[in-house]
Amino acid sequence: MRKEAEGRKGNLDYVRPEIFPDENDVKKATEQGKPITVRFAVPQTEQIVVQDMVRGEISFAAGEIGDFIILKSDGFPTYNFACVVDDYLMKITHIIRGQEHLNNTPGQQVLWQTLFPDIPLPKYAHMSVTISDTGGKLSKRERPTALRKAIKAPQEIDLEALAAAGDIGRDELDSFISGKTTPDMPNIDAMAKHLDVALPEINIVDFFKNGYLPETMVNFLALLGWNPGDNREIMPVEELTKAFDLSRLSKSNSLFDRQKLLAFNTEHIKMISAEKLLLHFKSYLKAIVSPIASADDELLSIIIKLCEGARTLAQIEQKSEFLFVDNDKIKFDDKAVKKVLLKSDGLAILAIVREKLAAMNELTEQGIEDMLRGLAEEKQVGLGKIAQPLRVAICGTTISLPIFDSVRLLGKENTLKRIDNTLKKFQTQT
RNA sequence: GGCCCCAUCGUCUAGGCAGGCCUAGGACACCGGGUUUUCAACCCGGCAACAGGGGUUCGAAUCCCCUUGGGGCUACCA
Repeated sequence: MRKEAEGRKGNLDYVRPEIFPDENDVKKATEQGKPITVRFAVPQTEQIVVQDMVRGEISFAAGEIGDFIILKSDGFPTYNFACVVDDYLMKITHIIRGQEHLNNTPGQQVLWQTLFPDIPLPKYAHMSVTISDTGGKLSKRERPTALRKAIKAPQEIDLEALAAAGDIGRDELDSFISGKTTPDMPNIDAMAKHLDVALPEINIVDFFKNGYLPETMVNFLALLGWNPGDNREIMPVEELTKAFDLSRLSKSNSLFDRQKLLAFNTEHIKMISAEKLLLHFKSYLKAIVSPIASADDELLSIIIKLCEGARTLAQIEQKSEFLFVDNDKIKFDDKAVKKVLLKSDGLAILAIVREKLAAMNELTEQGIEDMLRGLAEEKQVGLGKIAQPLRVAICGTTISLPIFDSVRLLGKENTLKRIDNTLKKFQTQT
């Protein structure tokens, strides 16, 4: 390792001086106010061979690795220097990291060998990189990029309102749209929400907020670039830990497949214990600030149970949110209204259902089922024809908990009130 | 541009290092059918790959070379 004072303009390729600067040169440079950096003199006459646990021998030609800076002019060490010292201090035995670090390795290795000649080199393992479906490696920049694309899509967007929603200035928004700058993630998220566009999940919190289980993520991520060698895929974490083995890391890059992730999540929701699922669901509700968060454990457990087969916690939330909304605050989904209420005799059937429900003393699942099935038979139609108008009336959408349970949980009074509201609201539109 | 890594169904991958057991296995997706009160879930069936070209060998998905393709790195950032 030698010190050297670097010339003022360092934009040219660095050429090692014939004679290394000494203390005097440093002093002189300092007095003249010149910035000083320290470089590591990398041996230039022989090739550097790195032993990698997944890729085997990787060689770099002699002279390929230049003298890199280890101490910046501000006095701080660079990453490549600091991490070698760190690894030594922490007695690191295995360095397992992404392939993007492969090219840092020869430099770090030589540094280690010079600094700590008596300490064996850590073992290196460079894992494959996970590629996003948009091309490059999975990067947090994808979210702003996706948002920008959505803004640029051919449609009318109130930019003033958008800037306000994102809590940024209009000029800041313009700068973002033109690709010059990028606002912070919370602002990005707020704008995405305002425009109702889904940004790709990148950070682990993104997945969490979209209803994925931690167990799912661990399992899925583990299987990217690794596999147990048999046909097992969906595994509890303990099993995964037992099966894991560095020697089975694969060399080729993998693509992050969100559909498969969804399938994994579906399986894990089925697999984990009811207690764990309840805990996950509760923290999910808190994180997205759902009105359902106010429900007690008993009710939440019932809801979860009714959502057997759900793919994400978000689906469970969506299906049961209607139970926690005021009767007159139901948001009606246009498509649902058109399809089941306004088309054919949806409203007429709803009116009949209302009377039959009103006539019932007590709402039990069995009672509701018998009533609806009886009506379907009487009318010579499928149960769907009867159930769907009712569903839309009380939920605003065609997607909810099973209808009998929905009605029972909502209660007679609320159900009737919602039916009345619905009839009043849409009767004029037929 | 330079350097490095990689290459089996659309996707994740098994098999490759120890060539014949591979008419290439599984999973997701997709397509058909069933079940069904919505969305899911579930059941049955189906489609689908060794990037191309040269070698080596009795024999290659498996070993070697080239081409092509993909990815990474290329900061006084970490």
